[in-house]
Amino acid sequence: MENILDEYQYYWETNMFLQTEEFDSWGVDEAFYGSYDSSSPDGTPSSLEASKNILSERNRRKKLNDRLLALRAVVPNITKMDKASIIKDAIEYIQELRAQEKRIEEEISDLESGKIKNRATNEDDDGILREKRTNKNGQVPEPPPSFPIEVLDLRVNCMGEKTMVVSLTCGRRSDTIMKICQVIESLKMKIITATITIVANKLLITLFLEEEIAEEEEVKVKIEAAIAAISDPQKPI
Amino acid sequence: MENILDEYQYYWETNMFLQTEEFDSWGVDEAFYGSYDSSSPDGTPSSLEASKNILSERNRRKKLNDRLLALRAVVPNITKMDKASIIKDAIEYIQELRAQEKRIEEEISDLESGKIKNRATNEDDDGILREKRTNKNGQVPEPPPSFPIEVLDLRVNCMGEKTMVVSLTCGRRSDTIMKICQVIESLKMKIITATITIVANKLLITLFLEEEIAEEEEVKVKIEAAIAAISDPQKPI
DNA sequence: TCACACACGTGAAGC
DNA sequence: TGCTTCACGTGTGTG
Repeated sequence: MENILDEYQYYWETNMFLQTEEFDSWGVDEAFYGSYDSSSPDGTPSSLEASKNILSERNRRKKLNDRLLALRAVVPNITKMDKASIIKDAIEYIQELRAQEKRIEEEISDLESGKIKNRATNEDDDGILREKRTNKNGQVPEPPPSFPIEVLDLRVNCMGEKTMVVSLTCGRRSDTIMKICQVIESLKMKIITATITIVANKLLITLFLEEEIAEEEEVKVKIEAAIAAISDPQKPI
Repeated sequence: MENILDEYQYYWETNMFLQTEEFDSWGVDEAFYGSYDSSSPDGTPSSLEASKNILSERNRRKKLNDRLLALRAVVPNITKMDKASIIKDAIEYIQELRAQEKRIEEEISDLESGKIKNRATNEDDDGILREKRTNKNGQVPEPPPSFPIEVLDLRVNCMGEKTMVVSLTCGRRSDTIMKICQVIESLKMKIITATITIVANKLLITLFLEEEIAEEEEVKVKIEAAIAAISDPQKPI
């Protein structure tokens, strides 16, 4: 019943033109197979079952074709319209994307491990993943419930050569975790692990990081600055 | 003659990885068909033509299935083995890869140019919560506002009476932590601690929770459902 | 003519 | 149990 119909209702339009659109035939014929209404008490439901099966199968094919069409839509350069070619191009595109991503990640890793001093005293930048606060359109869907980060404890300790461990305890608000993540990202440090533990109404954050400067107090000040920058959304820039 | 027999090899090494070689193998039946020879001289060449057509069609299906299999092999998080699901996951993965590439490129551009003041290029924000306007890229009608959670591992174990520990590993995307937090909140369970560890490009989540039902599989299914609900925005609840 | 690509209906297998 | 997915053979249309 409706279950079948609305279950896979994910049609996004995908009109796109595929060149005169022949052989479509997935224009829903829908109920030209007159045998509906069930109520065949004569122990032979074959007609009804068959028609249901046909409909189901038709629906399945349509779904698969739509997905394939959608796949074609996201792959930039499709050579041919074949189903097999679409999948082939998609595979190549994925591999290409992944290789590029890998290359770029290496580059970024080189770049940020190479020169960190650039950011050491630069607190004005608050994080890469920090946009979306732009309310240039009048609609403000979100009355900012942003609480500042309530720092209860912050300690920085050296461990060995260049490794430092940061322990931070703060109160738990609705968006504190997100803010903490932004703080972590904005640190621009080489972070080995970042652990966030949620317990009761507190957050315990533990960072293991590798830092050339290796000055406890300096790192602590930097973290405090980052927290202050993120914590107060009106202030940055 | 032998032309019919020799089966057309086509150079696409379908083996690749064996990766989760379960017993599924949805169609390697390889139905043998002894009836060749055709040679029906009476006015019905249908046998030869039909057999050739059958063979061709069979070959086409096999090629398409192999391609689909290869596609599944290059997509990391395959939720289901369905054909349609494979394509769906591939689409999401491609969009995710592309968005990530974009984000990383912005990051690298920020990083290598010391001045950040020109962040006013906000018409192209990568954005965590992207408004669904931005169809300036006519090629993709619907850039996804968010990416699914890439679950790499999920285990639930009982510890003692009512205490359970949940271990979850997933890929680290831009908004995965927030999604994980949403998942945790949506569980409506009595959570003792929740620990999120960020290491490399992965997230390790450990939950200690108290649950009356105390059924490992049930809790696991519930978590999977919650992840799926959060991860797939177009299918709420 | 032939080769190719497709949609269709059908029976079977799995959960 | 029914519902879903699948491979199969077949007919049709196109280049």
